[in-house]
Amino acid sequence: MKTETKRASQVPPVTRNTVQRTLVLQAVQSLCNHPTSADVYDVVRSHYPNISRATVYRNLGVLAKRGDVLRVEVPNGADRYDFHNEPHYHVQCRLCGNIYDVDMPPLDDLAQRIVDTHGFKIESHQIIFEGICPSCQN
Amino acid sequence: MKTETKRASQVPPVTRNTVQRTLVLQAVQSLCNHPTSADVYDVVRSHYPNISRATVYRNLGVLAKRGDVLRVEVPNGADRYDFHNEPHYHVQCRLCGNIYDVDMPPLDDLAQRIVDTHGFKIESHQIIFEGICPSCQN
DNA sequence: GTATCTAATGATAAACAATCCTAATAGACT
DNA sequence: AGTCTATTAGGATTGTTTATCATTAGATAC
Repeated sequence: MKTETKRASQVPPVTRNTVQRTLVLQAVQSLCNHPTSADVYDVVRSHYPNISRATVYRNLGVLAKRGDVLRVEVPNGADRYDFHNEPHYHVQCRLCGNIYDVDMPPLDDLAQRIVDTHGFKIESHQIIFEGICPSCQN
Repeated sequence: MKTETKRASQVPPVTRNTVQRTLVLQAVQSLCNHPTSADVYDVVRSHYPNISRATVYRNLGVLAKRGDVLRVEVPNGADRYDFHNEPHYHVQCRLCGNIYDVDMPPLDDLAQRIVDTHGFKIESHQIIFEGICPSCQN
């Protein structure tokens, strides 16, 4: 009989805790206002100068998939990351482009208001408000 | 006295009707399912082979600003354009990435539900649902 | 119709975000 | 300590969009 492989084919791979991944997570948590990957890269590099851009991107993706950080994909610009990981909505300033959290309870029943889903299986939604932030109103 | 210039400095420039701009608009109107700029470029080029990519981008921007087409900026991919120009929401398939219109009346009072706007002037919002389209459910 | 003004074009370069590639490395297990 | 393989660094590459600039061609006035 053939020797059993250590891991059945369906089992997901072990995710390892590398120093780079830990530093990326800490960087997102230390930056409170929705940093871009470039912001995260800059912070991590100040502690670990040889880290690669690709590693930062890869780990932001892994952490977002895990649920450790929230990835916010905004119009017209780089993705933002948020240590705040329960679902919430965002507002973007039309002038400076900055992103802020919106103080509004999530609309859990929103998908049920769709009149005809045309067979779509709706799983989630995001809302992005657009406006002008207080400091750009001058 | 200094000769008056033909146009006072605040008057917006005349927008000209070029054949290229007309073709771009017609292409968006002929493509019903949220074409990307690349889709539009392909269609226009079949009628007008020497058009530049830059001209297509430029005109999609002009037409969107005019309100003749709607620009839909979606996560993870190129902007989409829509001949349908009254506000509505969209749903994106998580697997194939295609965009479809959502059959739901717009939530005009949504911004009023924000508990604390922190001084933000909210002007508009967009909602993007995510799910799996009928053909990807197999 | 002709002249004038300047918005718009075509072609290319550049900016920007994000992913791919490959040999080498280093966590997580025995 | 040894094995396995997920992960890394670094650079190349892709994809989308904008910037630049000399040239062209709408719009308007004459």
